[in-house]
Amino acid sequence: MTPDELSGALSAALASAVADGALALDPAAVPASVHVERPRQREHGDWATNVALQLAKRAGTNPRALAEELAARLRSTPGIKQVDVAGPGFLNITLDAAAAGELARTIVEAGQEYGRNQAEAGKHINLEFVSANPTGPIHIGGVRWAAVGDSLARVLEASGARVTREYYFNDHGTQIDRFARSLLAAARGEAAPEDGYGGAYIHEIADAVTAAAVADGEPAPATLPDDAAQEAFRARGVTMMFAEIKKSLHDFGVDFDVYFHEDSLHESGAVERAVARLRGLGHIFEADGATWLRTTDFGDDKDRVIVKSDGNAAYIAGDIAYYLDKRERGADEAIYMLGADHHGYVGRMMAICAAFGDTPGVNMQILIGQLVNLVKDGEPVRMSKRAGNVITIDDLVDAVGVDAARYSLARFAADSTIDLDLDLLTSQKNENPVYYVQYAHSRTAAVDRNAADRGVARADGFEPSLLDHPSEAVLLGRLAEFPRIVAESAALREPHRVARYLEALAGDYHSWYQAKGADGQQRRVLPYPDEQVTDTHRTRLWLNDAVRQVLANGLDLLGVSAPERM
RNA sequence: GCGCGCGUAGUUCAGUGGAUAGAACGCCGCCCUCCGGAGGCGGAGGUCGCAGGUUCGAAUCCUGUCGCGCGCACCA
Repeated sequence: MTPDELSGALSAALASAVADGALALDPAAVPASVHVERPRQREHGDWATNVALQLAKRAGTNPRALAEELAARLRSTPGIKQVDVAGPGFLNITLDAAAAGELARTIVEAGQEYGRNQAEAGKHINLEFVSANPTGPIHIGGVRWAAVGDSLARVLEASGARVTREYYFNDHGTQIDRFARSLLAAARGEAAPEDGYGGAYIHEIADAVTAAAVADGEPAPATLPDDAAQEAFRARGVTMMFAEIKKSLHDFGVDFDVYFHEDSLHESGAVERAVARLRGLGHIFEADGATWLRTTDFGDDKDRVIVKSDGNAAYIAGDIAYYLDKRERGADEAIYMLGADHHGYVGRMMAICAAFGDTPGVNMQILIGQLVNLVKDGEPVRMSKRAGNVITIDDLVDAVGVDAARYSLARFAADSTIDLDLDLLTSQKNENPVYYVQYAHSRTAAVDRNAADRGVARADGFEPSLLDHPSEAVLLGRLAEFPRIVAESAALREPHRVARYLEALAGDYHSWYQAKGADGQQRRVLPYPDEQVTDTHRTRLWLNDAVRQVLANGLDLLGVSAPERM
């Protein structure tokens, strides 16, 4: 019996109590689905619900009386072994071992589909994340959003949404000019410009630009007049930086469906069209020689200049055109993942959304993620290119590998600042919980290998009532939660919940694997070499394989591998 | 000054109104004569920053307050 089925049984019990007058409740107040949860305390049964506490007042009765009424009706439900009323009016429900154990087969047969749900079905979601400026490699902050964003995309897809992963390259404007001037300065052996970029990568790219130009039969860019030289470094340097960023992300297991160039919005006339649209809607005005968007009509702190008095588009003009473009490409919801250092943009972005007649918070959703603090010897470390302690995506992958890097960044709630210990990254990598989860998976795989050797096959030897050990009730309950964990992760846009769930599941599996029976003997999945193969072995193998499947499905949602051996 | 986020075990962090607040790491004990010890079992360790409020019930919601971070451009 799954939580959904149990929830349905509870709804039915409520409905029947209302129907025969045992419960004076407006039928409209009967919830379509009753929330059941796993109690913290094992003694509180397999599942619990507080529905009686929530409905008692409206039914004009007290919670315990209502709970007793429901309990009486629930006890006759097939698959339910025991129903208790506890505390102020909780219903604690224990399932028959057979009814609970049936889940093992359900999961094995569902395979990769187990956990998929329809919570976000029918939505086309545009998910923009990372979007780091193409003026340098992606550093630790961007890596966090790469891990979290890609995982969120996977979780949304598993919940039925169509997702477009999108990366916005800010390749228009003064910072790109600074980047180009920095390349030029490096090529000429000059110091980096005051407002420019330093770092070894600048020299590497400058050299690469020069080599590429020469290979194409052009003069070395540094020898050209300043303007032409800068343009030569800009054109090739930005392209090279794009390529490097894309490669780093690809190596990290993150590929975007769309790499969108801000520059294209200006060159295609998309900005003008978007401004014209807003002008038609009456939200544009001219003042002080500039063109403004009246964002204060939609809750922003102040109105925003979109075309500066010098005739150049302000940065926000690109955002306006870009949002419109996403919507015109079919996105129902545009999700933006921004770092905390950009949270000040939320007001104006939402105002843009509203100005187009859309609904902020629905058509546009902004997730603010906190920054990563680097710590060494317990002291915070400021990342600075000058100090040479910039942690890039490649550094991280080189140090701990993709799995550990992705997992360790994706297992935290995005709105919590995290402290990353630099020494831990390079030395004690086994502290990463990813190994705990992966080890559990490889252990299930080892059991499968040994099962084949011992001649134990699942076949039809599945007798769920044999899964009657306390550790099996715990494990089955955990497995049953997976689909809802995925759906919640999608709905709340919090993929870290998947990682936390997997850690708990791995723990339950390890406990089950080493559990002792009532006789004090080690319980085993497989028989000893000279022992007869029974349905107990086959049934436990079903459970082992169900765990294996859920661990694999969950790790996939995090973009982390599920190794068969470690 | 205004705005946003965050204060939970020694440390790093979970906990979308429920029962005795959890995990990992670290610390102290146990557990390998056959399925993987990268594991299991047990123990020590907490005024959930503080003060009010809402209610059957608050780490969670509201208000205030303290601390930390970030942001408040015709920069991008």
